[in-house]
Amino acid sequence: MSRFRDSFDQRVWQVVKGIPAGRVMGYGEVARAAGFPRYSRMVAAAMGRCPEPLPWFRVVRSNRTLAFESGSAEYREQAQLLRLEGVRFDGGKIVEAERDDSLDRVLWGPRD
DNA sequence: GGGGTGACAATTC
DNA sequence: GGAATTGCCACCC
Repeated sequence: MSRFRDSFDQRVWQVVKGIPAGRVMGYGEVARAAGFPRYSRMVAAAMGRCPEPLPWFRVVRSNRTLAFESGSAEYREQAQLLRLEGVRFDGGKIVEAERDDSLDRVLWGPRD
């Protein structure tokens, strides 16, 4: 059996679950955080295999756009969920809203 | 084993 | 600011 996939999935899910509300991560970032650089594509597959609900909508492309085609049902759902968490949208791109990241800095380190 | 696929990324024009 | 090209690697026929 593919233990690789099992461990990989677990790590990815853990990382995704750890993304704070109102914050987004790129697929590459998630892969790195999980300890698997260059596995950006597998991140998507891993999330699709997750049995329990996951904040998948907090994972976006590296260019800060949504991974789905604009106008698709999934796209609108993701946009909706993100907006509820205070994420602003400029057209298709995300312009992360400024937020109280006092805790985020401690957990994730200073960003940018 | 071979070839196409993908909720991608980085680089280059 | 795009659009196109190349690299990537497990997964599934």
